[in-house]
Amino acid sequence: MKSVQDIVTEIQDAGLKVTPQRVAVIQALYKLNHPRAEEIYKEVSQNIPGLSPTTVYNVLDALVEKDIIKRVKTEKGVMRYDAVPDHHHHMYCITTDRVEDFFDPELDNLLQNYFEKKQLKGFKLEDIKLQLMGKFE
Amino acid sequence: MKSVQDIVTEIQDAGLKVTPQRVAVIQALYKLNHPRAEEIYKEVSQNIPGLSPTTVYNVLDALVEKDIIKRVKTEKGVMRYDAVPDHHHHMYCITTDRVEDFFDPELDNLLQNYFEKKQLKGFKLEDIKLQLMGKFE
DNA sequence: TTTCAATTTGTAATAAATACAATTTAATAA
DNA sequence: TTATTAAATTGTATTTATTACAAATTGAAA
Ligand SMILES: [Mn+2]
Ligand SMILES: [Mn+2]
Ligand SMILES: [Zn+2]
Ligand SMILES: [Zn+2]
Repeated sequence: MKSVQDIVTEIQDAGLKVTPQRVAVIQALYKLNHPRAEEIYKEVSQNIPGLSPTTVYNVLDALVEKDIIKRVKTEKGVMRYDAVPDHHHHMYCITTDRVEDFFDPELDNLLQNYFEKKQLKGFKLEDIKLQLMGKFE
Repeated sequence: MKSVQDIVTEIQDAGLKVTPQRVAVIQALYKLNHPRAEEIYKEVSQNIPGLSPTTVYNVLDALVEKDIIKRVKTEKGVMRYDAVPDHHHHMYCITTDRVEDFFDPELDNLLQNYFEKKQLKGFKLEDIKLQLMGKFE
């Protein structure tokens, strides 16, 4: 969990204005697990009555743009968001829509070595993300 | 490319009725590259005037259900479809929305071995998909 | 051929996301 | 502190992707 001061500094460093809406969206992202925009809206609305859904989308776009948060791919055609911008992978539950973070530097090394040898013709590889599909028990 | 007869057999084997719409959707999927439903609709409409967009969605859902085709995750909140149901990975272009197939049994082996040793607590891993992010040249 | 469940169609409805003009506000400087 | 202003938020309308559902049609079995 990040302190409010850390969040404020993060927003400032990105050259964005620090607004209650932005701080609250980031806090909601930490509280919720890879939520959709609408879930964030519901959560943040409790602290900021009168919040506009449009603002949530605006804030999320701005934070993604500045690499403070990330988008997460899902099977369904709905966007989800990730409080963790650092490189990591995801475990997807096949039956529910649960998504969990997966950090593994050893695996990252393995993959990096593999793709250094193996040349992908016509494609400049910049990042590898794993989707671990399965079931949480 | 698959012959019409192969497609017909595939649909029959799945226990579905063989309709011109279903055959044409599968053909369109082979012709187009990981298209959206709307692109498939436009393509198939040329051969089947009066085609309903709803039918395209219905057909795609039925084919996914029967594992004849697959859905593809994308950054954007739009579903895309894949003619290839067999296990493979994807190269995503960061700048355009291009997606290309990536088959690599050697890598699959490497990953399988890695995850056989490494235990994921509380998660039963069933499939690993790589998202290779980069740029086509 | 006849039958009928499965499929397609057409229309309406929903959900997620975006456009945009008016209002408000955070940050800066006087 | 107050004034200034570009940036951000809000509210409303709109778009886009998808789904719901009832009526019409049709593929395949009898
Ligand atoms: Mn957006
Ligand atoms: Mn669908
Ligand atoms: Zn994550
Ligand atoms: Zn593919």
